[in-house]
Amino acid sequence: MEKTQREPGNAPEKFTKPYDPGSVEADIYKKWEDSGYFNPDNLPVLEDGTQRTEPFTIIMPPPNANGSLHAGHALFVTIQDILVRFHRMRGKKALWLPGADHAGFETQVVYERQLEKEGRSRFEMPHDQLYKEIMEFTLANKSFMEGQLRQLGASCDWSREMFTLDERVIKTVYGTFQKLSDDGLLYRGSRIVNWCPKHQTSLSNLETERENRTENFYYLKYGPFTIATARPETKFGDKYVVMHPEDARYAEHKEGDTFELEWINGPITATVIKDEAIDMTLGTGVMTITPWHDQTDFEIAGRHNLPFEQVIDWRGKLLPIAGEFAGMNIKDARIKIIEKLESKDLIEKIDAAYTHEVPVCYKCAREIEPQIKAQWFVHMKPLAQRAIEAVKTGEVHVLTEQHEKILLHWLENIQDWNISRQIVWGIPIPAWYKGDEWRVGETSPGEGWTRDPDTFDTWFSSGQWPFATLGFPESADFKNFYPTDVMETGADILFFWVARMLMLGLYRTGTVPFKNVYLHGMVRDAKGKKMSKSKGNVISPLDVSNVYGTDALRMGLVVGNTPGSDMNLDPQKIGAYKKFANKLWNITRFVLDNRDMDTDTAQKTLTEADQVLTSEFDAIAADITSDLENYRLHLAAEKIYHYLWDRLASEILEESKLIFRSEDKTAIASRQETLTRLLTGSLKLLHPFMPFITEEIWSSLSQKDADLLMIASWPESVSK
RNA sequence: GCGCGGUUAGCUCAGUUGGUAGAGCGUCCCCUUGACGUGGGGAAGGUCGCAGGUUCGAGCCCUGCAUCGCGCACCA
Repeated sequence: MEKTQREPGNAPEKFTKPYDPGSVEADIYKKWEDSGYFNPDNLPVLEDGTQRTEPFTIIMPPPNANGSLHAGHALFVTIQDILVRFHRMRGKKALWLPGADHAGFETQVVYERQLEKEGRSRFEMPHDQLYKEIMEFTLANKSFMEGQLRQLGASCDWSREMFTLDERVIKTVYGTFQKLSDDGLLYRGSRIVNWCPKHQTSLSNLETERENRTENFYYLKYGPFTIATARPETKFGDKYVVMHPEDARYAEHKEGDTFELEWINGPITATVIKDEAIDMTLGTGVMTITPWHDQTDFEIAGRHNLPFEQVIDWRGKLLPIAGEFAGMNIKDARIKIIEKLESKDLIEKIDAAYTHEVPVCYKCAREIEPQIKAQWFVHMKPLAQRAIEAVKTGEVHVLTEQHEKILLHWLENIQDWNISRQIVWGIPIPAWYKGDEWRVGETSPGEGWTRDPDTFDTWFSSGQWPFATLGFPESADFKNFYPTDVMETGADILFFWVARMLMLGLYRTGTVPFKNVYLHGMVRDAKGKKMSKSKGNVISPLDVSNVYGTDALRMGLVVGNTPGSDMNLDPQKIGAYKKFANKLWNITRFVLDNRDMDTDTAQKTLTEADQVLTSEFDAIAADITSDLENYRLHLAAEKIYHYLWDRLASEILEESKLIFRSEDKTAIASRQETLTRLLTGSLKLLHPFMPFITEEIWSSLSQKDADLLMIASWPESVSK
C-alpha cells in the first residue's frame, strides 16, 4: 500500500508535537472562567431546550488563608472538581462554592512564629495593631491561594466566594450564639480548661494531643499516708487526702477525720475524704487533690464542697502559695521541691519507670496546664442526639462505614464544648459583663457593661459554614442549594468540623447541611511518611503540576485512592499519567488524521463490527457513570484510563489501521465515524478527571455538541 | 480503659452485591513498525497473615489467633 493513501495533516499542527500542559492550562482555565459557566445561574439550557432544575451543590472546605496549598488541598480540589464537573455535564445546576478560612488559632500561631523571627511578640502589641497585621497577612495569602486553586483546575463559582470573616458569616454565627443562649444550651462556667501556657489561651479537647512520657513517680509521706504523684509542684495547697470508700486498707480513716502533718513548707492540717473516683489499684490508692489543676480533683472537690485554689499562674509559674518557690517556673521548681522533700525525709520512694500520657498543645507541644477558667460552653448532648438520629436514619450518609462508626462513637460520648478563646484573630464573642453578671448580645446592655474580650473557637463558626455561606435563612441560594449534596473533606477533621457542621446545621436550620459525607485520607510522601516541613519531604502540588501538568497530578491523586484511607503520592506515578496525557494526544492525532473528508459520514450507518464497538463503549460509560454516582472515583478513573489505553489505542486503533488500508469504503467510513464517536465520548468521560487536556482536544474537534467540553452532555449512548 | 482499621506480586496499593487474582512503579527479554520511543510486544513474580467454619463456590461472610496501626478518654 502506497503512502499516498493517507491524508496527512487532517489533524491540526499542534498534534504533531507532544502534549505540553504548561502551554495551555492557564489559557483553558481563563476560557472556562470567562464563559461564566462556573456560576450555575449562567449554565445553558439542556439539549432538549429545558432549563436545568436539579441542583448539585458542594461547599468547598475553605482552605486556611495562611500559606501555600499543600497536597491535601490538591486532593480535595481534585475530588470535588470531578464531582462538580460530572454533575454539571449531566445537566444539573452545579454549584461549587469556594471560600477562604481566616483559621483563627491556626493563623495566629503562624503569624506569631513570624513575629518571633522578627524579634517581636504579640503580647507586646496592641490588640488592634495585631488584628490589622494578621488581616493583611491573611488577605495576601488568600489571593495567592485563589490563584493556586485556579491552577488546579477548580471549577468553582468565584462570584459566590466567601471568607469566614465576612459580615454574612458573622451575623449567622451571632444568631446561633443567641439562639443557643435562648434555648438554654449555652452556659458560662468556671471549669477546668486545657490551658496552653505559651499561647495563652484555652483549647478544646480536640486541640490537645497526648504524648507518652516516662517520668519519676514520687511516693510522698503525707502524715499517716503515702501518696504518689508525678507532679509534686502542684501539691502545696493539698489539704485533702482522698481514698476509695471501700478500700479496706484505709477503713480506719473516716470521712472528715483531720490530722496534722509536716508538709513541704511546714505543718498543715489535712482532712480525709472518701470518693469513688479513686482507683484503688493505682499507686497507694490514696491521693491528695489539687482542684484547680486537675479534672478529677476538680470533680471530687465539687462533690464535697471543697475550696479551689490556684497554684500555678497562667504563664506556668508558681504563685505565692508555694512560699519560697513562688515565681519559679514549674519545671525548675520541681527539682528544688524534690530536694527539699528529700531534706525533710518526706520521700518514701521514687519509681523512675513511671509511664503515662500527658496532654500537650497540638501546635507547640508544650504541656497543657489544666486551669479553672470561666468560659463559654455549649451543652452538646442534645445537639449530638439529633445528629446521631440523622446518621442512623440515613438523612446523612457517611462514606465510609468505618467513619460512620467512628463518628457515632464520638457523638455518643460527646462532652461539652468550650467555644471561647483568648486570642485576637477571630470573631469576637457578642457578650457583655458587669462584675459577675453576663449578658449575650451584640450591643451593650447599657452603662457600665464591658465587652467580652474573647473570640470564638474557629470551629464554632466553621461549623455553620454550609448554611452561612448560602445566606440562611432567606436568600434564594439557601432555598435553592441547601441542603448541599456532599461534604468532601479530610477524615482528620471528622470531629472538628464534620460533626460540628452536622450538629449546628440541624440545630439552626432543622435540616442536615449535607446529604453525603465523603472523607479522604491523608496524602503522604512516596514512602508513606507524613509530609512535614521539618522532614523536608513536602511535595508541593503546584510544583508537581508545573512539571507533569495538573491533569497528571489529578489522576495520580485519584487513581487507587479509596475514600477514607491515606495515600502515598509518588511523583513517578504522576509521571505515568503525564505519559497517558500524551497517549490521548496521539490517539486524537490518529483519529483526526484518518478522517477522510471525501467519505460520506452524514449517513452514520455503522457496520456490525462497529456497532459492537459503540455498544461496548456504552456499557463502559454506564459502568463509569455508576461509579461516579456512587463515589467510586478511583475505579472510574482507572476504567477510563484502561479503556483509552488498552482497548481504544492498543486494539481498536491497531485494527483500524488495517481497515483504513483496505478498499472497503463502507467499512472505512463506518470506522471513521466510530472512532470519532469513541473519542468524543471518551473525552467526556475523562473530562472530570483530566479537564485541561480534554478541553484542549475538544477545541480541535469539529463534530461536537457544545463549544466547551465542560458543559457538553454526559455520554449516555454513542451507538445511535 | 473504650472504639475503629490494616495484613493481596519486589515496592505502593485497588479488588463495588462471594463466582477460579489486578494496576502503577520496579525487574528481565525483544522491537528505530507511518498516532505516540513520554512508544510497542512479551515474561518472571501471589498457597490473598494463620487456623477453623458457612457455601456448589470465599481475598470478600462468621469465629478464634497473630501482627502492625489509628482514634477517643478526668488514672493522681
